Amino acid sequence: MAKFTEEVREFFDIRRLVFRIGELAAMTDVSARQLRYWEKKGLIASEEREDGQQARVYTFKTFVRVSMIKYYLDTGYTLAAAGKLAAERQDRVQYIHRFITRGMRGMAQVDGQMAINLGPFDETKTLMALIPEADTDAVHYKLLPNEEAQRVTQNTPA
DNA sequence: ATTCTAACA
DNA sequence: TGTTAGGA
Repeated sequence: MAKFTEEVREFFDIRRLVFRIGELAAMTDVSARQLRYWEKKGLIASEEREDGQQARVYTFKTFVRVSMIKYYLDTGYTLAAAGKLAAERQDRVQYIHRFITRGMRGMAQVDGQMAINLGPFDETKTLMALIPEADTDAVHYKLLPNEEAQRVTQNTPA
């Protein structure tokens, strides 16, 4: 089961989700010409292909970046301003994402309820956040002995 | 079939 | 920025 879980996580690893220039262009309504130009301007990045072929590869993160630049462009900003705004916004999002993932030690099952292992509370106890059945209900917290917390926690983020 | 760079009726 | 040539 652990192996299967690992395989699933690997399969859905966002880093495996990459696009070529034609795909990204269609997805974002930004021309391939623009994408190459934006890259030359340093607004976006692309990877080299491993197989040595001369073709760009874009990550999901770059897809998001392109989408944001496109949005600011359509809103009326110049390309340079749109690029700057997109970069700043993505930096903030990344910071928040890191802040959150740092606190997540994995998913767990507590009292038959889905829960998030939030890590050590003190020397002997671990803080668990119990996810409510309905999203109108409040999140509840519970302290578990470290051993029990470890036992009910099913996986840990990469 | 798709992408590359460089250049412009 | 679009489009095209000519090659990979």
